[in-house]
Amino acid sequence: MIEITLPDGSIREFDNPVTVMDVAKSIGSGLAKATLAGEVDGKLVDASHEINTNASLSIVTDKDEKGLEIIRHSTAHLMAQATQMLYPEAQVTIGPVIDDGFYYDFSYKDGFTESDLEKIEKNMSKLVSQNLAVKRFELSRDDAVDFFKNKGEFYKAEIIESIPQDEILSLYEQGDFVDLCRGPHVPSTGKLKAFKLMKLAGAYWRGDSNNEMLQRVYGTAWSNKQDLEEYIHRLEEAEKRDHRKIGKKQNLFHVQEEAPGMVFWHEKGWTLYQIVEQYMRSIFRSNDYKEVHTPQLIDRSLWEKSGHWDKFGDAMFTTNSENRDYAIKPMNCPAHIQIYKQGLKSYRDLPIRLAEFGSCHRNEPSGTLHGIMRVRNFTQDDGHIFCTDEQVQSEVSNFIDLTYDVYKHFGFENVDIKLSTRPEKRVGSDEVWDRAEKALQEALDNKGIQWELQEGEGAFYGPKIEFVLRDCLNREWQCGTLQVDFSMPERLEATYVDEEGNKRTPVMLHRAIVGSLERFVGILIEHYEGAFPSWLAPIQGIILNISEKHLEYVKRVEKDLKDKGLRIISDLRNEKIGFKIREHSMQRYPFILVVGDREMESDQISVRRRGGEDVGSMSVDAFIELINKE
RNA sequence: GCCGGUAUAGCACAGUUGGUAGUGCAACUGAUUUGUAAUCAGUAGGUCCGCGGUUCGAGUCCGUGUACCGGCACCA
Repeated sequence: MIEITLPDGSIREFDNPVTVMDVAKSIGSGLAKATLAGEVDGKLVDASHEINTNASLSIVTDKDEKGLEIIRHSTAHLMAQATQMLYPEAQVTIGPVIDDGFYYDFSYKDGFTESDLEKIEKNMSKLVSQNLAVKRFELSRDDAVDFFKNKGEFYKAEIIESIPQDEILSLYEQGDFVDLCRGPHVPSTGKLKAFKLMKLAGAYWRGDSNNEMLQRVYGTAWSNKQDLEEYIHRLEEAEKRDHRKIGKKQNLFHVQEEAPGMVFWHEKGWTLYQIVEQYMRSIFRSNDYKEVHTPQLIDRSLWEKSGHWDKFGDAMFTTNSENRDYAIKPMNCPAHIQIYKQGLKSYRDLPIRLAEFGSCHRNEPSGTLHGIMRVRNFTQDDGHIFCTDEQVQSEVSNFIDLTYDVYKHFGFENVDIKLSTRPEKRVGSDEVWDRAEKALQEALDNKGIQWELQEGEGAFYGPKIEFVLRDCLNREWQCGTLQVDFSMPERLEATYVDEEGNKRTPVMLHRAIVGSLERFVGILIEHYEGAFPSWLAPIQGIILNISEKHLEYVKRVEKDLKDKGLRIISDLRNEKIGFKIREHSMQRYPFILVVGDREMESDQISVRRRGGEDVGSMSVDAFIELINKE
C-alpha cells in the first residue's frame, strides 16, 4: 500500500507503485491532460516518474512557475531537435532556461542567418503537431561519453567527461533526438504550444573568449499563445523607453561617428545632466566630502606605480609631449591620493573624504558601446574615503544608507546588491583580501541586506559591493560601487601618523553612487520614459499664447517664472492652440500653460498638467507654489 | 575584440530582375488670429556611410573600412 499526500493534505492510497501521471488521472482527466511533471517530496520529476514509497506529491501544470520553466527547457530541446534535423552537422552544446525564455548554443561552421530561424521555427511546429513522446533513460557516465562521441557530438561528450565517473546520467529522447539532461521534461512535444525564436548571437564555448565562438539562438516560450503575445507586446513597449530614441525625440544629446562612445550633450540633455550633478554635489556637501578637481593627463609613471598600466594599459588613451608619455586618466583614485599626500596627516584628520566629478576616458572595446549607457568618456560622482581600520565599518555602513536614500530620491526602489570577491589577477596578499572581503560582508550582513556573491569579480586592488539597477529591457546596469582597498595607498605611499607617533597606511574606500553620470541619465530617461518629474525635467513648462494679442503678456510671465528659478519656455508661433498643445504634449513637459484674453484680464495662467489634466487658472505665484510642492 | 545584422532628406521609412531617388512628418514662404492632442496652399531639401571593383550603366552586385544595432567576452 502506497500513500500519496497531496498539497491540500488529502491522502490517496494505491495498491501498487504509481507514476505521477497515474495519480493525476485518478484525480481527474482534465488534470491529467494538464500535467507536465510532478514534485515528489520536494523534488521535481517527470510525469512518468514512478513512486514506490509513501510520498507527498504536487502535480506540476503550466499554471505554475515551475511548469513554465519546464516548458521553456523542453522548448530548448525541441529547438535543438528541429535544428539538427535541418542542419545535421550542427553539434549541440548547452541549452538552459533564462528569464522569459531559453537559448541553445550550437557549434555550426556555416553559421545561421535570420532566415534559418524561420525554418527552424516551422520545423519545431511540425514536431509539436507530431506530439512525440519525451522519454527518459539512464546511462553510466562512460557509456554516455561513448554514446555522444559515436553521434559526433564532441561538445556534449566533453561536458559529460567533466562529471564524476560514478554518476548515473539521465538522457531524454524524442524522435531521433537525444540530449543529456537532468530534466524533468514535458511528457510529449504536443505540450509546447507558444514559442518564438527571437534572435541570433555568438557566444563563446564555456564562456571563455579564448575558445571558439558558438551559434546561440534565443527563444521565448509560454504556456499559451496569449501570454506569448503579451510578452511580445511588453518588449515593444519597453523599446519605446529606449534612451536613444527618447534622446533624439526630446533633443537631449547625440553621438556621431567621429567620436565613438562619446556624448554630444544638447542644451536640454545637459540641463538634465546638470540637475543630477548639482544634486549629487549637494549630497557630497551634506556628507562631509571635500570636492576637488584633478588633471586629465597624468604621466605614465603614476599609472605604472598604481598598477593600472599593467592591467589596463591597452584600454588607456595616451599622448606624448617632449619625450614624456601621458595617459588620459581612466579613473581618479591615484590623483586623489596625490592630494591626500600633500601635508602630513594625523589620525585625528581621518576620515578624509575627497570627491570629484571626474571625467574619465577608457578605450572600451568597440562591441561594448551602447548609447550613452556604455561610453568611452564618462564622468563619475567619484569619491575616496581615507580612514583607519576601525573606521571602515561605519564608513561602509553610512555609505550604503546614503546610496539607498539617493536612489529613492531619483525614484528607484528596487536595487540588487552584489558582493564581488578577489579576482585571479590582483595585487595585495591573501591576508589583506581576507580582511577586505570580511569588512564588506559584515557591513551588509549587519544591515540585514540580501546580496548575491560574485566570486572572482572584484577589482584588482580590492573587493566591492555593487548596486545594480535594471533598465526597461531588464538589462542590468551597475551604478553604485563601494570598494575596500588596502593596497593602493601603500603602493602610492599615502600615510598618516597614529596615536603612538608611528607612520601607518590608511585604508582607502572607492565609492560612487550614480556611477557614470552618462549612464545614470540614460537610466533615468528609460525609467521615466522621458516624462521626468518636475524637479528633473529640463523644461518644466511651456507657455502658449492663443493669439498675437497675448504676446507681451506671455513674455512678461515667462521672464517672471525664469527669474524665480523655473525652467520655462514659450511658443509664440502663429498656430492654433490645439496644434501647439499636441506638439508640446508629445515632448512630455510636466506643464503646459495657456494664456488668452481671460488669463490676461485676471493676471493668471491656465495650467494643464502632463497627461491632460486641467488644473485651472491661477496666478504665477500659485503656480510656483504648485510646482515646488511636487 | 568575436558572431550576426543594419547604414537612403532633420526624423520615421519605401525603393522591383542593375536603367532619371520617393512617401509621411519636420523645415521654409504665404494666407489664416485661432481656447486645450494635427488650419489651408505652395516651396525647397540627397556625396543613397567612406574607399575600391564588376558593368555601357550601381542606392541595388562584389571586396574593404567605419559607425551603429542584438548578443558573447570585457568593464579599474
